[in-house]
Amino acid sequence: MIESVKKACQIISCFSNEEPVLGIGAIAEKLGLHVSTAHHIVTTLCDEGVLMKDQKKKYRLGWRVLEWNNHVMFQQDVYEKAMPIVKELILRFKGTVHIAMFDKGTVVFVLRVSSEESTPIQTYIGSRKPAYATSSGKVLLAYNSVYLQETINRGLSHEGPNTITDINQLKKELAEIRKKGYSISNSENSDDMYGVAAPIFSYSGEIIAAVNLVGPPSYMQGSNGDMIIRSLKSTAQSISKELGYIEI
Amino acid sequence: MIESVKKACQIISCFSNEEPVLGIGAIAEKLGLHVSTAHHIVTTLCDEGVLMKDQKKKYRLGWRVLEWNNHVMFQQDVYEKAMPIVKELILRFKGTVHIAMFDKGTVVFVLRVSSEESTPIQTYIGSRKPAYATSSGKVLLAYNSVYLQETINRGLSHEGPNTITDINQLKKELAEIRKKGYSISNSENSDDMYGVAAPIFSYSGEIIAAVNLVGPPSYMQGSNGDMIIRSLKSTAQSISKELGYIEI
DNA sequence: CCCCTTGTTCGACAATATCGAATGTCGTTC
DNA sequence: GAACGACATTCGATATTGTCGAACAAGGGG
Repeated sequence: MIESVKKACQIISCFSNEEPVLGIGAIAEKLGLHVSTAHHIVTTLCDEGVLMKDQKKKYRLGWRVLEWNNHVMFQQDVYEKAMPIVKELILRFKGTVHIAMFDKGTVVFVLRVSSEESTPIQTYIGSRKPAYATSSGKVLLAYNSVYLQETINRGLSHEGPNTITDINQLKKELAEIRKKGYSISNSENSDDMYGVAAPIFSYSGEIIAAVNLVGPPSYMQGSNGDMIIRSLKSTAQSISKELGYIEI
Repeated sequence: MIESVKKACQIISCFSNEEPVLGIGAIAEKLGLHVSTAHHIVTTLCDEGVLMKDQKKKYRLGWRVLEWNNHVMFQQDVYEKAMPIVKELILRFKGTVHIAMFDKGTVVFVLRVSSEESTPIQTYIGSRKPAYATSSGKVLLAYNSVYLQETINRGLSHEGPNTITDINQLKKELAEIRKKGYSISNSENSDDMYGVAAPIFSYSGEIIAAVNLVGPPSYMQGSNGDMIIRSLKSTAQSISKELGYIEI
């Protein structure tokens, strides 16, 4: 593990929507680094265009981050290919669409699209939830046994009215998900929220992410449910296809 | 300058739309690093979520890049606030909208939105052009004398039919741009392309970027021109306002 | 099943990041 | 307008840490 690289990553992560502009002192303090050390790393990051310094000697994220973002797989696919379907879904069901990935035992939300009138949900890009308590998480667990093992090792706790806390019951549900090709969650991580998720596969057939739609149960159950599931599965498949995955 | 941080940035930049998935060997070779060194850095980046390793031991960009991207100032503002106007403009004039920043003597395009039927333009996110030969570049030069000096030091060369190659003429045009609040470029960097650009200011009143619209001259000159300029200036102003800039 | 390619680990050396302090620069207050 | 204070930046010495070469492991193809 290379320390300075870790520190650099942490420095970049200091910048947020709440604090988009920071000085050296603030950065150093946040991370418990010596100002001098922080300064060296920050200068390097500026040179690379990852950060930018303004005339007031304050730093902000730079253009290079935007460039990197553009090269993340499925980022474009979502925006260019899947967006029409995604837009339709969120407008129709006043919901929110996420793309989620598995990382260090939990689910991370990496993309988020919602309509203005959608029911507010407490997720933002980079936020995490237990995998076993979300529709996206369950899809990820269903198609990757390593993820499942990591999750079991961490233990299952009660997150919402319907959270699955029994390992065998979870395994049974995951088998069901593999058979159907999608997962649902009904108030498993928070009250009164219904979610549906489908898997995104990479070129090698490995699951790398999940798309999901979350919204109020009333809109999403019943006959609408089938339509949502079909749309979501086709969205997921079209993204997978762009990543080079060939369905058997 | 911290070497390992620089190397880490270069490693991240190796990933592109053409090569979204790379092995350690490929990365090391691309950058002339020893595989062992590359491996250490890559492992660290994986640990931070900047890269991800799949079961085939291939690496790709990870979720953290998406998170960082979300914290870049004006990224959101463009997508949430300015997009309606931007969308209308590109559809109406079959053009392309960019956001550009100044970096190391040239202009870098950091965002790019175009309609499907727009005239193809050879720009992509991260691509560069001489500042004095683009509408965005000229705006950036007009409002920042440091940028201008850097540009002059590099020298002005002929890029298209109408490129400005005389420093005094350039300075005269920049004064004009400051007076009008926008810039135009007419086939200055490539044949038959007409561009209009407006400045984006940060909270401290410093110019940090420019929005521009590029398209075929036929659509954009004449009476349409005024409408485009007004829309573009208001787009730029609304982004500036979100960044905390208060107009005098 | 074996070979060959590719990724991963190991250990010693030397480069280099770190720390503390001193210097510089800006903005603010009296 | 001058002096203060807060902050960024530079400097230099030490020891940490990244680098390199080579040996090891794993995985895929013949």
